[in-house]
Amino acid sequence: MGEEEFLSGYDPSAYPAVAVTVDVVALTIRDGRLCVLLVERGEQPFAGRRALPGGFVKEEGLDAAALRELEEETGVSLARVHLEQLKTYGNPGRDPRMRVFSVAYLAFAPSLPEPEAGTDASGAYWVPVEEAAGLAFDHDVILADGLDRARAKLEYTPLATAFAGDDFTIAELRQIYAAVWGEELHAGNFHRKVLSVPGFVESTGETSTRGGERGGPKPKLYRAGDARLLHPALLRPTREDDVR
Amino acid sequence: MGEEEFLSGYDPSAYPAVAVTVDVVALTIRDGRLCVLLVERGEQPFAGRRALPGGFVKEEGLDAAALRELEEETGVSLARVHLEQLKTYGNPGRDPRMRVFSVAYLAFAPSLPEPEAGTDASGAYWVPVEEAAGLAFDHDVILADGLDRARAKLEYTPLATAFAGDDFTIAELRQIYAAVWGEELHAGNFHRKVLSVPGFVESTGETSTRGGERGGPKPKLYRAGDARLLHPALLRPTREDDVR
DNA sequence: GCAATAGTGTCTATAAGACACTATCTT
DNA sequence: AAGATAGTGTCTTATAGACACTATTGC
Repeated sequence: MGEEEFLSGYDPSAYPAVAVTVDVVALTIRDGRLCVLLVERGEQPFAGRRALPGGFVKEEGLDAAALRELEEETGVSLARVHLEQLKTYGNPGRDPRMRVFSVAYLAFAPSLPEPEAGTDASGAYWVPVEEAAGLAFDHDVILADGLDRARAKLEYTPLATAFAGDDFTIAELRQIYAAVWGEELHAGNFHRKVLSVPGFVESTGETSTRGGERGGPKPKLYRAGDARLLHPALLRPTREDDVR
Repeated sequence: MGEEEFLSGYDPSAYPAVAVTVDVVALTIRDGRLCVLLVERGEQPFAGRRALPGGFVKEEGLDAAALRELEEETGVSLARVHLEQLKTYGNPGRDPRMRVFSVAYLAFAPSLPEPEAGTDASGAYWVPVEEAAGLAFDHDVILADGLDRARAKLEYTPLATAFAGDDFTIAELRQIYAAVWGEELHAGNFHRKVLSVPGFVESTGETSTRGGERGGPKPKLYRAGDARLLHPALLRPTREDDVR
């Protein structure tokens, strides 16, 4: 039966109800660690367990629903957040009550203040990703898929700049890569590489005033460039296990 | 409102009905051209227009629904087809009758016989992608997204082999790349490159009997190797426009 | 002074692309 | 014989990574 046959003869009450939600894997860097935004569930099932922020899709597009949920949970206007669709999860039984399809989103945010308690965001907080296990529903899997995507995207897109402020130093950018990839990068080679990729960053002409925290010259400041893809890419050191 | 609050107070009949479908961008190479599987719509809306094959998700997972729809439309058992989720489309108004969320899939198939007419697959046929415009719903956009994904994936995964038979020559593999990317590749450099990437292809030890169609030595045969990612990648010649 | 850091120089190994060339096959 | 193709050799250029080094800052 094709979609058209199904729909033309469709009587809504004759079919089991389904719901569509969005869940957001929102990532940021805090104190040099990659963190994800989680909420504490107040109700069954999974009461008291942590979960990704999310909710019902209303009369709006999917992207709009994800952005709305994120703003409601963080209490912050997110003009500069990067938001992209990740994957949709719809296994029967992933929600014990009914058939729920969840469209997962991936968000990259610059360092934000801790979400406001007492608002709709009560119970939302940033958690280092390595401490984010045992989530409700299939959110462990969604988070893992989001991290895979994020790590891969840093290689061939300039999205690392979405974790930084309006201007940043090369060292700050390098610490973002280190936090997401979980490994240190060679400072000198990274510096040259970033500046050699066309459109990755552009100089502001300014020099940091906050620079050299533990000594060292004041670094120059950069902002995100106009490239949408990095050519050549900034590849992770290859681990053979990832390949086979 | 979070997902949990919504769901616990949920009364199905109190909400507008939504439906979830899968639509499949199924690609293959026929006569050296990249083709997509389309069906002719018999009913309103978009009666007589062409559309991607797809249908309602039943009591099954999303991957299973996509595989089932594809087998129903082509009338072929697809043990060796590559199938992956592409993206979900859910703008209000994308279907004029009700709110429909479509989870799009991308499929790579080796060259198949023309689908059987008279079966459930009646009206399904392969169309060269450059002739597939004016599709029903937002399927033009879905197809374009699928082609973008397919072209990108050939760069860093061995998925081109999913378009080939069980064994193939390097020249056949090159023609697959040429068909998907829409540009010729240098035969000598491509040959050396493919053999130098660990796990991309492995020799069968056989030599083609069908070889050298218009002259030339009989080429050796290869099958897909065990790599899941190509290291180093097989990059398209960069066009600056794609980057900014 | 000492330690840490920003930024640059240099060398090596690898990879991509251009081009040439030989051997083998069909017509 | 002619033309096309499989497969290899070689050269040039771009890139990644290792390592070294200078200059500038905080303590």
